[in-house]
Amino acid sequence: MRYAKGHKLQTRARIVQAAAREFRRNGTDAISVADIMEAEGLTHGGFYRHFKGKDALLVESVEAALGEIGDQLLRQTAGLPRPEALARVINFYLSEEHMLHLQSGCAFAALATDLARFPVRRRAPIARALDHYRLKLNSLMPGNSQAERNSAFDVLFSSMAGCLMTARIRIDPERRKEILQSARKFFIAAFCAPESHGMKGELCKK
Amino acid sequence: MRYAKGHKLQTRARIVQAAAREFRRNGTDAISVADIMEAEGLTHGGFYRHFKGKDALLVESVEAALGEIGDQLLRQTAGLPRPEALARVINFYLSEEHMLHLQSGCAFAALATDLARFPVRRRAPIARALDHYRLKLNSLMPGNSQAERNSAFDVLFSSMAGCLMTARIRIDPERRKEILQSARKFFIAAFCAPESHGMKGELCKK
DNA sequence: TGTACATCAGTGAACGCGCGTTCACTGATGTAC
DNA sequence: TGTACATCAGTGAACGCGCGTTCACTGATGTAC
Repeated sequence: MRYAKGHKLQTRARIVQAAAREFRRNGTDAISVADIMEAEGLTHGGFYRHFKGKDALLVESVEAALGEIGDQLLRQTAGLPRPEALARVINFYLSEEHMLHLQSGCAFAALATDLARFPVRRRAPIARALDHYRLKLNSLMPGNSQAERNSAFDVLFSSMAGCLMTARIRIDPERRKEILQSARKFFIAAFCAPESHGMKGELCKK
Repeated sequence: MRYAKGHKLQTRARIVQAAAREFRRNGTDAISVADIMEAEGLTHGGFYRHFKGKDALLVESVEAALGEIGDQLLRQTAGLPRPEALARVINFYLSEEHMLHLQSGCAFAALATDLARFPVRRRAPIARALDHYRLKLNSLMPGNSQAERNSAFDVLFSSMAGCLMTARIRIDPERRKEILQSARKFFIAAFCAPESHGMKGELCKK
């Protein structure tokens, strides 16, 4: 063969990485197959040796991106006890850095409304990737059972993503910071307070 | 003139309405100028008698959609005292009906990640429309000043939109309902409890 | 009142363009003999 | 060892297609005289 063993897999991985980056940065429609291949110094023709089509690449790249951001969040919590670990995750997720760097941030926060309109066949693997993301971070969440912690994850991470989007739509840097700060304060109070063990009505009850 | 007085303005309004509906349903890229005109029984050529281009229509239609959903939410609260009124808004925003009907729902929840990538010139009027939306609902929010209530709005509505997106990405109807229910419970507890006057650390503090 | 002309919302063919995808080809290497 | 052939990741021209936008045109009505 012309190329070293494993070369093809390596190229494929590079394409997925570039796609994950460019789709998050520019959206799924504004970036073309040729753009992605060019970003890795390749030409568009070779793309179909690796993937069935653009949609298949999009799914794979979202899976990869969600896996990566999950690991990145987990890495920040190494050794910390539960409430502090989650507070650190919240502070990172709602940081200015995350707001500004779409291309390396949470794929849900970058692409949610596009993903919601995918046909079911394409959405299924993405929903599964969200499950993995959730499982990875489950132990950080408040709650007395895995199901309770899953619910807490759904609400917390969906909500933080929404706040990140609002900050990204805003133009004035001060307004953007204010939104992030309000959200950080709110979610830390709601999910990291010592007494907040669960979320199903136990939070702030009576 | 060929057409009755006010006919042109009426046609323009119809185009904006159709655009608001179709953009929310299909996203900003999947729907064409010709699709929108056809939805109103018109042909694409006439479009440019009314609008500078597709982008200008998109901005106007998002403004119109945000205005409408704001009014719709307000209408539900007529005569109700503050915490109950907000609870009703939350229950509607996070309803299955809203989840299922992208085309008539909140434009932020339908288009957020697209809007966040708009160039500043296009994003500015949308950010202003979000401000109007916020002002309209300001009196429903907890807080001792307008600024506090604005912060509460930013966090609550961004978060609810995020939860709606997560429910929309999910495929299993039960999972979708669970997400909405968890979110309703959480936000009502956090924003409608009698003791929650503000949101800046006062919620659940100590 | 009648006639000629101006108006302008809407039509539909045409434009250039970029897209996703296909395909004949390249050329360095591995393999068979 | 040398030679002929197979392999296949990657190339780049070409395909059909739909898009946003332009523009010459239509035709019913208002207006000038």
